Amino acid sequence: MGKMTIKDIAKKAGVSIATVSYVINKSRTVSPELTKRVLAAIEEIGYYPDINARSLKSKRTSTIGLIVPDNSNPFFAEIAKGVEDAGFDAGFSVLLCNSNAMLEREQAYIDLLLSKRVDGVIFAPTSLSINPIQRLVDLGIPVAVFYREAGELDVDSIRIDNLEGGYRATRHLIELGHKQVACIRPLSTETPSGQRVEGFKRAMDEAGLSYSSILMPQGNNRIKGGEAAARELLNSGKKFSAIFSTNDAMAIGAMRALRDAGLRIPEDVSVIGFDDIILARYSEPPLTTISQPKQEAGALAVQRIVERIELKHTDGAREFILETELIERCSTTPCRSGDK
Amino acid sequence: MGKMTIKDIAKKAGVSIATVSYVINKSRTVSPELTKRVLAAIEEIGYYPDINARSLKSKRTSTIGLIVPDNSNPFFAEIAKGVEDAGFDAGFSVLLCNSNAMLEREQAYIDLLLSKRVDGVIFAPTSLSINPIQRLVDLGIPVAVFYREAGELDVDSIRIDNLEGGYRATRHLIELGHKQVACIRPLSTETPSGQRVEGFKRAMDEAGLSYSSILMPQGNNRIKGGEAAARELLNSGKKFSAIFSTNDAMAIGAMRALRDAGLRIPEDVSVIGFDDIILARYSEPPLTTISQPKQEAGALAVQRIVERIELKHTDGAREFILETELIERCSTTPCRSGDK
DNA sequence: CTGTTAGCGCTTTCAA
DNA sequence: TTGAAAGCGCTAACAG
Repeated sequence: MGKMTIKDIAKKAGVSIATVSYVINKSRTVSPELTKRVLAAIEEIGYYPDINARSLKSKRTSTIGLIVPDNSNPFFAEIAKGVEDAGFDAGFSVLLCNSNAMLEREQAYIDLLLSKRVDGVIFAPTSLSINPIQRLVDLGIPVAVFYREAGELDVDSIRIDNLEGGYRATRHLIELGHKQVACIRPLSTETPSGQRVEGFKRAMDEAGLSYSSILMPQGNNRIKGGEAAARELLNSGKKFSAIFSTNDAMAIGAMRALRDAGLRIPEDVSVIGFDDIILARYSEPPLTTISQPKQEAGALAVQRIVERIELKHTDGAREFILETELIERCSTTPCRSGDK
Repeated sequence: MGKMTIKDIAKKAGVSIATVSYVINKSRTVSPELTKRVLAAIEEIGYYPDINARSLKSKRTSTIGLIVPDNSNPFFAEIAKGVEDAGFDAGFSVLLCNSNAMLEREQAYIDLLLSKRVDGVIFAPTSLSINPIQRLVDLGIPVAVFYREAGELDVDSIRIDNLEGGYRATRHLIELGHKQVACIRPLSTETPSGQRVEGFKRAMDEAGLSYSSILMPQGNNRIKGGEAAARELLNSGKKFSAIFSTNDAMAIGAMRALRDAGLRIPEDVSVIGFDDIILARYSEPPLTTISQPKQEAGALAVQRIVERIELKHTDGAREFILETELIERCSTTPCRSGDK
């Protein structure tokens, strides 16, 4: 049984193709008699419409493109899940595109999505280059980007408040009574995690606590980097009862180094991370951390895209700053040091 | 600037639309002069073809559907990554579909994919029901399924050799000199992991080693289940120097329970898991395990689908049994018990 | 070497 | 209440 078309069922039902189209789309009243015959024919033949042909006329594909660096990275996997789920509910399919963090591939995928006439694209860009995005915007395609300031571009931007997150993490430690808190931070201050350090400083300042660069070692954002940073901390001779790491990976590495040095967590030193990657839940001990909404971010992106498609309101770009959340697990505890 | 069509560029270049089509597709020799004019017009206008319109004629969409229970599950995330990557290389886009392990949603997505006229579908089914698949097969759409026997269905089936994997894991332990090895197994014997237990038995039998059900506690396949099973093992009073857990989650739980009981891993007891989930790499200690190729499985599925599309060879369903691999990390070591 | 034209499957005016 | 017919953007005979 080859693919059936509207024509086949028109013949079978003894009506015009227009009538068939009308009963399928309920876009005009058709007599009960004909309706019944058409429906019967559809049923019998097992017909299903060709959405692409329909798109040719309607100029809408009900498809959105999702470009992420790597869908197997748990972080983007969560975002993708949010996008897919919200997309399904809104009647949109999603084309999965991994850029593998390569600009050329981002570009290639954008061209492809354009050719596929997607109704919108959700984009977690790798670089700061605006060229790929600009193209989409110029063509009037709704775009939502993650973790990147929209700048003068007419796109929705969805981010989290990194500064506030860093502040929140540090506050948690301070409220637990910690006064000497270290901060393991990234190499670059330009990145989003750089903002988290600003949050740390603000909280410390506000609490009248001091911090010195000697208690703020830098790491490469990976587990190894956290290990090295913690060792640096240990070797400095400076005392500290708590650590805020700007990401979970480094926090986990730090815990490893601390334990190797004979320190207990959280009894001897409390550790808090940032991101809430799955590992955080299963580390030893389970890591207290700041989580950012990922599925929600994906869903929000879809919602915005759909709004712009349906309502055609180019009410200008909007920026969404999502709130972080403190996830208390077992790596932090009240300070018990003498000078408390 | 609205969307441009082949017509616009034909006018601009002063040629017929056919000529434009021909230079775009290089499907007929066009004089250098006209070619140049067409290319120039395309460039100037920023034209890109409408792939969907093209599909209308060609009857091919260069799109495949990927249906998985949940793309945020690291296991399926890896598969999806393999599919996307191989798809990109082969010139296919992939539509991401999460069934959320619901039959109705699988069904809904299959209908959608059919209407979108995808060229093939890659499917990690939730249930054993063949109805959804049957539909696709009847319509002549190439299908590849994961982890499910194809049975009499004309679809490619991609699986791993669970029995061999269980055998391999157990052999590793035996070769390390362990004689009293326990096995933490799933509740059901019907599942794929049930096969792994068969592999365990075979290896033990072959080595002339005995195993008793008392050293084979059952768990619910999750971390907690592994913890409980290990405690059961400890309470049994029976001695053992190594454990084969039919999955990583339970292995990690078991290690936790063992450590809580004051045992060291791997000095006091070696532990090997199965699956190589990301957690395995970061557990304490990093878990030795049996890994199954996930991205490769995804890539293979694409390769098969593409073959069937391009060559149109319905050379009957084929079954691919992928090989597992032993990943040696730090949770296993040679037996040092007296009776060695 | 190039242009005209008939569709692909569907929607939607325009007439009846 | 229904049908004929004109496209949507593109490809590929067919005819120069």
